[in-house]
Amino acid sequence: MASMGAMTDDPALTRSPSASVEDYVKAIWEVAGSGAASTKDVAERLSIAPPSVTNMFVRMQEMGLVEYERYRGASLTRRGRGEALRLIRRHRLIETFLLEHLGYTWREVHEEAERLEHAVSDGFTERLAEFLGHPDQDPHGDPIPAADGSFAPDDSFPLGEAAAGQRVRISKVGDDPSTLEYLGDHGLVPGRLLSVREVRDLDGVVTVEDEDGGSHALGEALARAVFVRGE
Amino acid sequence: MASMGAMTDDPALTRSPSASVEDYVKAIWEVAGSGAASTKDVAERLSIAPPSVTNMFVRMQEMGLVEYERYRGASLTRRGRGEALRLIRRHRLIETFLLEHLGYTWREVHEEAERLEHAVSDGFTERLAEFLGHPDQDPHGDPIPAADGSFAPDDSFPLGEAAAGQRVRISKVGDDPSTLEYLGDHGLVPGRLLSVREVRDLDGVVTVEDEDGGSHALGEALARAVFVRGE
DNA sequence: CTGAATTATTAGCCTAAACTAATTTAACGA
DNA sequence: TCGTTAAATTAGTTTAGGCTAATAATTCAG
Repeated sequence: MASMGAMTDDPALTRSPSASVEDYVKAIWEVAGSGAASTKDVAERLSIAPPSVTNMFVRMQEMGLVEYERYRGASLTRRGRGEALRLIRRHRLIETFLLEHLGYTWREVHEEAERLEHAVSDGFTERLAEFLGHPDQDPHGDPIPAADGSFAPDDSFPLGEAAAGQRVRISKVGDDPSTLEYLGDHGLVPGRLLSVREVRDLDGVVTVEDEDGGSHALGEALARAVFVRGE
Repeated sequence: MASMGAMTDDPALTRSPSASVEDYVKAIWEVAGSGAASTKDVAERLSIAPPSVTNMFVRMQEMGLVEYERYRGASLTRRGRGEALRLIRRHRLIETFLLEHLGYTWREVHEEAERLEHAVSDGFTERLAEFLGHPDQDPHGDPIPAADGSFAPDDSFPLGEAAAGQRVRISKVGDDPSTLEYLGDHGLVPGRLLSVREVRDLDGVVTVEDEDGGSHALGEALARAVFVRGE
């Protein structure tokens, strides 16, 4: 009496995604954008065994979040992409709040935001956006997707790919703790303006001068970890 | 080689409690304080079937959070009590933030805090406390346990138990939505100062006068839902 | 175009935390 | 004290989301 045949109200499609599913959606987005993410890449990013990922891909397809074909990876559907952007919006707004109002340091912020992003409602998110003055970038300089799902793609690139003479602004730095610590100690933090003095092809060392006239020579590894945007 | 016998590092004791376990701890505290909570009471408070509760009691005993005896209920251990108070501290600080800084209404606050309290770290909690100026009461007037676990017990009581002539302040109101709505519409919100005009034994109707001289007659059900503290 | 090496999948198992149905214990009134 | 009722427990099942070991598909180098 209650169910009148195979209409389109599959229970798997309706329920809002669990924290795990959200993590997968975000990982697929980060690893492959609008393309297809491989089992391996997602498994690595989430530190989860590959078979668990295969398994989840199947379930996420049933939920309508991805298009999945065996041995071919999973790509986000329109709905999946929407979920990913909503999650990234939450994450970046939360990070902004933690850094600007609660005195978090760069090191501590990520882990906390990673947990909170699964717990806040859309209502919370929009009020927090209001509280923060509707920022369109987080303190890393990464764009914050709008509430309607639109967002400006990230136009930053690794410092190693800059050209000599260019003036750039640091937008974010790789989140490996020791890298972060070194860069922090030397004042190379997001928002900082740099002039690129030399990019040496031979060994990949990039020499930059900061706003205070200080000079820094960064090896290949560091030049790959510092992301900048043209000024 | 790795495990050298039955020493005291049981894995069940170490891992930090899941959101479910936290809910149980809090429920036991709310239902029974330092006494023993019955299966039924906890089941009702959490809207969970009784057998699930029995099951959880056993596991929580293994975790060292409760003392449990079959057919006799569960009471919190020192550690369990500590967890409960930490959770309540988080909850009340979060509510304070939502109400005072994000523009939440009384109606919306509870649900959001209920989810967030499981997601925030101790570090977040203490920074939030700092941000809020280390309040020792939430906007309901309920005491906020200190970070070290000490706290002033709640000395509020239902309006129905007040005496005629007494001056009292509303500390909290029952969280049934329709009750909340009615009381809100009539300005009977936490913080409000009242003079008790009459407490009629016959039918339990309590008549009060508010700060603006308005008079309200509250029946038994409402008088039980409004908690006050002597002024 | 064939055979490693890489990647993915299947099969089977585990845990936390819920459920229902059936049974047992406790408690209380006559 | 006995029997009825209310409460609690046991037994067995379910679902989400992990895991390992074994197998299969794909890809790439020669």
